[in-house]
Amino acid sequence: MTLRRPRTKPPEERRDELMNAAQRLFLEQGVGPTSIEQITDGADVAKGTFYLHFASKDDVLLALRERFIREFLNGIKMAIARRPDQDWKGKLAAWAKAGIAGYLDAAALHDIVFHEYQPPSPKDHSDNVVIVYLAGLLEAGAAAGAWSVDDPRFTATFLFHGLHGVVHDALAKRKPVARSPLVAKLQQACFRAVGLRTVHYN
Amino acid sequence: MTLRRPRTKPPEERRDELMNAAQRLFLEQGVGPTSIEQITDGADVAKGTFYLHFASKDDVLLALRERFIREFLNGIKMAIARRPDQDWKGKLAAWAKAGIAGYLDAAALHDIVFHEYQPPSPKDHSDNVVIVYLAGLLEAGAAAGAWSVDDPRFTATFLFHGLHGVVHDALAKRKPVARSPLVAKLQQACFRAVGLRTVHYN
Amino acid sequence: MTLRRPRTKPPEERRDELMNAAQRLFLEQGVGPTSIEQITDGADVAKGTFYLHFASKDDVLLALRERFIREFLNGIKMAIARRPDQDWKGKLAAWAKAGIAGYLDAAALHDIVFHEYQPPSPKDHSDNVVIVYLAGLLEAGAAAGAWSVDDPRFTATFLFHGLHGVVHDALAKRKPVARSPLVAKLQQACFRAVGLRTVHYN
Amino acid sequence: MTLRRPRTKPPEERRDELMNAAQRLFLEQGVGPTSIEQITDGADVAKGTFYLHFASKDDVLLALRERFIREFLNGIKMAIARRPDQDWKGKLAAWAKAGIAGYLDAAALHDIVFHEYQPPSPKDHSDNVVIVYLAGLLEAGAAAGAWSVDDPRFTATFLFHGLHGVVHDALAKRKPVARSPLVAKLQQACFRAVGLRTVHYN
DNA sequence: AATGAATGAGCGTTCATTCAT
DNA sequence: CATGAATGAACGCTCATTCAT
Repeated sequence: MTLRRPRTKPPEERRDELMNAAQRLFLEQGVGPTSIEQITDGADVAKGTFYLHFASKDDVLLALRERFIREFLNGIKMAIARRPDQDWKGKLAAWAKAGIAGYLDAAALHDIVFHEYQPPSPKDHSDNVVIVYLAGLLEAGAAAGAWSVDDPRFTATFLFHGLHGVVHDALAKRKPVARSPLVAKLQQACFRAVGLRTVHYN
Repeated sequence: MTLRRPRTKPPEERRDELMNAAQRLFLEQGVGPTSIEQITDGADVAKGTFYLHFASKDDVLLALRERFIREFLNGIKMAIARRPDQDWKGKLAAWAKAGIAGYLDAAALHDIVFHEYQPPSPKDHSDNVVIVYLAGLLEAGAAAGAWSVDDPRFTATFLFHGLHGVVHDALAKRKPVARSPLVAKLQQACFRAVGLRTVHYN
Repeated sequence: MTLRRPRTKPPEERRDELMNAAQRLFLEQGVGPTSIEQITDGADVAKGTFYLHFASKDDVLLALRERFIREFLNGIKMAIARRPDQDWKGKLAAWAKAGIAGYLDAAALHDIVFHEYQPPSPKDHSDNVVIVYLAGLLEAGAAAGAWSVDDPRFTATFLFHGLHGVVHDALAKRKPVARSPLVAKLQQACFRAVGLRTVHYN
Repeated sequence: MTLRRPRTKPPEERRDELMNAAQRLFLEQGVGPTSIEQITDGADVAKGTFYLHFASKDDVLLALRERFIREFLNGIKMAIARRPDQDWKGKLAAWAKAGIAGYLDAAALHDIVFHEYQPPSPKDHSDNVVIVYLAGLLEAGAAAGAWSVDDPRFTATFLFHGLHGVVHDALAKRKPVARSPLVAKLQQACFRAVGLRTVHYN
């Protein structure tokens, strides 16, 4: 006569709950130290249920990576799409702002999802889609004469990791992060990186 | 009657051999998958001997991290020291060059040593000494009027991670890395980041 | 909208399909390694359906054993029934021939069904009906003065296991088994075992 | 202050204790149902210790099989060696007697060790050494004119399995087994199988 | 009668760590 | 200092079985 939730849920939902539990635990304790059982406890299902949705621990990690990238890139794309077509500087600024936003919400997740556990096949040095996207933006702006960039891929990589680093550093201080000065500084850095004068901008 | 090396060695030496074996294995297979026994096998000692020199697996990792930072920072300091006292731009260029050199030799090690296994206490967000050192350089140069940097810590973090990212990206492509174009681009990026005109420089 | 076979079948039929699938899998991989799910997949039904027809894995095994014995004994009985009533030697020869036929078709099954998984209750040393039947034949022949057998049960057991052994040995060599020399040798062995002169016989 | 046995023992001894515990448990419950932990509990060591001596559960089973065969064959060889060189009938009788003795002590073990768990490589249909040995004896006796055997391998196989069967049957009845009538009957069966008159013999 | 998502006990195996020698 | 046998907690994963639909 115990209270019984319906035992079966749509697979999507179960899968999501498991991913969410895994993500939370990975963030709290790291991937290695998190056991499957903790994940299933966190999702309020039995241990075996995990294996109805994922083949292994690495498999959830993969799913989390894909979800993270999808959402992060999406945030950036949408922010940029809001700018008028020829406003290159605005687009770059939007990139910086959306990138910081994406990371502030998910910096630790980024680490987990990108650093722990090697790719299953070592040739999976598939390009980081976020970098590729930014390189495209930089190249288009350069072609339009909006700025000067010799090697868009290099600069995109540089900016991407610079962004990552400064957000991390901000978070590591464990004070609440003041977001807008951070955005402003990063935008300045982006402008400088593409050879623009750096009057502050929003 | 078997040939017997002396069974005891100075502790320093044993410790180093263990660290070297651990470093090699961590690079080859990652930290998690490496067992203590593999490390002691690699150092040609018995399993128990490990615990005469390190308290735990995390403890070697810590020691490796410290050694890595010491050597990396040392390389940068020496390169910079070779520049005349007031040649700020040259110092920044030297930083970029030495940083790339340090990473190209040790990028994978850097990852291992910085990313795997969380700090034992989460407050160990002790400052990255490499960043602190660069921030000092940036601040001094700004004070001397050599360039303009609003927030040296921010810029140092940005540059440090940008450096890290582009070296990684270069290595990930698994072609032999052409070092000097990489150095040139990074130097340009550094100059732009501090607001300098970017004529190429070595 | 998918094409749908009728989902319900007469229980007999479903049960048989499950038994057949189980038998095939047990033979291919052994009992232990075969999962219920493989059985239900093989029978093209859902996992739970298994438990509508059998109480457990051991339960199918029991059913397979019973089916095997029934069919095996039946083959022997029919072969013997074809001999004239007083042709004892012919009956014994028929026993040997039918026994070999029965085993060559089902030697592996015999093993599975007799050796794997102990009887649920250890007192289930219920008599092997094949042996009991043969003992009856031996006794009747002895009473009729056709041959001499001191202990029919002993001799029947001996012949039964001897038969089993030589068929196995023949199969284990993994060449196609030449059936008729095997039959001839076994018949000779049977005749000798009951004290008959051993002129070959078919 | 708990009573402490010496923690280390000669590896031979530990290995034997583990094998003995495994054998006892395999006999009591079968191989599959016996867990490693039960084995180590039985040998009074920790679970991990098992893996210092055996690579897996199958590995102990293999070791038990080898030990069983070694001891069984040895018993037969020694019994036969006690007979004068030309006493073929005596040798065959000795085979029967020693075989029964060997099985009565170890019939169940024989099953475990020969039937459960397939050989690791399926081509390991390496000949049963006991059968090969008996076939040699039969052939030698036939060559010496002591008896008539058309196919020594066949007859050896037949006798070996016949022996196995009657011992099993005797044990299955779960009354104390009267050994000497069994021996006498088996000897008679052996004599008949090689075409000898069957006067009882010891 | 039939389904298949969910359960959870159980197992083989690994490995960091201890400690008697 | 050094050894390596021994420990035992912990983990990933499997799978027989249940039960709401």
